[in-house]
Amino acid sequence: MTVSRALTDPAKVSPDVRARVAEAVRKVGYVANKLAGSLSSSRTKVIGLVVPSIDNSLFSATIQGISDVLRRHDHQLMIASSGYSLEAEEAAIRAFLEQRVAGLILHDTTHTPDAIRMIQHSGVPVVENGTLTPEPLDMVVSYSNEDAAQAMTLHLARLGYRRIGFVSLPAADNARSRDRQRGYRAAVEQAGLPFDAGLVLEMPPGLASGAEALVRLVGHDAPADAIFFAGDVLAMGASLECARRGWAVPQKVALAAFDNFDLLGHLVPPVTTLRLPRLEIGRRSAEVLLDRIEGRSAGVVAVDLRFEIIHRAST
Amino acid sequence: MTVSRALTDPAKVSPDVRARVAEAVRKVGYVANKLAGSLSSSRTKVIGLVVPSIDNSLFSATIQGISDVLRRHDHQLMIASSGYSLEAEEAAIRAFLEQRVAGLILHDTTHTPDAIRMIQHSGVPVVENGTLTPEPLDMVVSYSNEDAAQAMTLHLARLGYRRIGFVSLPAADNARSRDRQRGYRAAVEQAGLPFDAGLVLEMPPGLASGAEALVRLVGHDAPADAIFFAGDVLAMGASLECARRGWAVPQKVALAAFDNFDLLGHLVPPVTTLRLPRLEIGRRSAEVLLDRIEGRSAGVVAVDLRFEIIHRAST
DNA sequence: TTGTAAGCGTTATCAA
DNA sequence: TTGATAACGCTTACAA
Repeated sequence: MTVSRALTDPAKVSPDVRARVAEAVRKVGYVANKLAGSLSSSRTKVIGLVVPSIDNSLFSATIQGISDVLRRHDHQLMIASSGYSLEAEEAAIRAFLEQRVAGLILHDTTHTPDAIRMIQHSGVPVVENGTLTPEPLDMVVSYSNEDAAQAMTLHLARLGYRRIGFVSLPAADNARSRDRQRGYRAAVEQAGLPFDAGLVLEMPPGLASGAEALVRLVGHDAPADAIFFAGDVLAMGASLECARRGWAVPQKVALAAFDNFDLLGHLVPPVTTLRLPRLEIGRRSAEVLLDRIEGRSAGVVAVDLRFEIIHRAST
Repeated sequence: MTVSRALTDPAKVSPDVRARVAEAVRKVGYVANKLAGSLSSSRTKVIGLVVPSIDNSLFSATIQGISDVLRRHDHQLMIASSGYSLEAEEAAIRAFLEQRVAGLILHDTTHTPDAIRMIQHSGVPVVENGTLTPEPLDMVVSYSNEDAAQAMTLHLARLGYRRIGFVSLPAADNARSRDRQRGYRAAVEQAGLPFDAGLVLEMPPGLASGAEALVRLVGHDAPADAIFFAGDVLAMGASLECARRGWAVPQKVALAAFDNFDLLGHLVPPVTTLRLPRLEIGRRSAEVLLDRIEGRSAGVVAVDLRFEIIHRAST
């Protein structure tokens, strides 16, 4: 017991004991067993995170933010990637609960019924990230996908573009894409433009995909004069395709992107985009989670982070 | 005990018991406590990974590979990012050992003496990734940075370039960069070219950095006719700078990169580069670690993964 | 300030 | 096939 005190709260122990313990620790190479500690105290300093994929710079910025904050607060991060499968997410959540994580961060707001049941039954605090859902499991940290898409579309309309194309990832199983489509439609209406379903496309992720969408929308009988790529690296693919074909941007077609990849600013011409708080989402998620865990807050928390339009030469 | 058996090895228990346990589990929402299990058995299914940064697509591909394999083998992944600090790495390793991880994966081969001592004292199996070090802590999985740099430099020499510039990240605290420099020098010698220190540059990471290096090496009194960018996104920055300045690639200067970012293939012109086994490093690391943990192998393991030159229009 | 006793929820071991 | 007992290495609660 004295050793335990000397290690966890040295102030509670005499200088003599403190020194002797330190010496002994050094000598035998003692490494505390947190498993035993956690079992006894029923507290852990491990946070579980589930993301669809790790190898995606959009997620990895958020993960970095989480990791930074946890490190400062002496907590560990467990990561599972679900590969965009809800069943895999559920399995990861179960594994995390079995490890008695102190909190969970989930990348999206859609989960299996069993996952929801387990989480609620466990009482573990949770932060969801995907979008500002009206029915959070517990806490939410995100920006508004709808507002962001609306803002960018309006931006294009104000610049005088009348036939604004919109390309997103498939919306069927993606709340983000749905929100962005909603924002686009709201802006089109608000700007007094006619809605043309022929200007709206859903594409799989990837550079090639963006190039294809570009060609389809500009090769259109009534071509788009601007295209807003609301996802992944689609805009980058389109910009590179314009360079390859010698299409002048923004004269032939203006291009706007959704996410602030470094590279967009270095393309020729640099591409207008949104600055989204990716890193900040991670940081704030970890912060509100730790606040809750350490009893500094209670009840529902919803953090609406700000985005920003970066206007560049492509529009 | 019967419940424990029914849960961990259902075959060892009668069908009746199995059913009753399953029913009870369902009814009370029982979630096994792995902390207790691990304390008792002194086995865990958690692997600790230390990387310098998570928000870097080079690392994240490897992390994805690790994560994929661990998931298939029902293990969990704990990640710590060290921010390129050896002290932070040591702290992360200590935290992992306190959690009694079953194995460690370290991104580099340089560690503090205390970190090395702790690891060896713990007896936990370790995989190191950075480069094929002659003195591994335990197991190593990597490709040869030296061979890869040498191969690319020779490739350029064979194409007829005589003044081949070489740009890498600062080598002082980076074994990878040192190995790559060595490979470059070996190739220059092998090709019978004179070594010119004015053609060798060390730059910090980043797009802007690559652009600057380009200008310095081509603005040179005796300009480079080809540049091999052996790190980060330097080559991308240089390619984009050429586009901005209207410099013809490869006529004015040929460009080669080290890492197979998707984007390099989509630039104008597409950039010659190396295909490095990033994902594979992650996969194999996890595999050799699990082999060791599960007793399928013993002794030192060194896995030398293959790389490949992707020849494109930039050279 | 230090020490004693019990208990956290499992698994290992041995017995029935 | 099932069950009883001890032990894993800590923390909590209380006593000295």
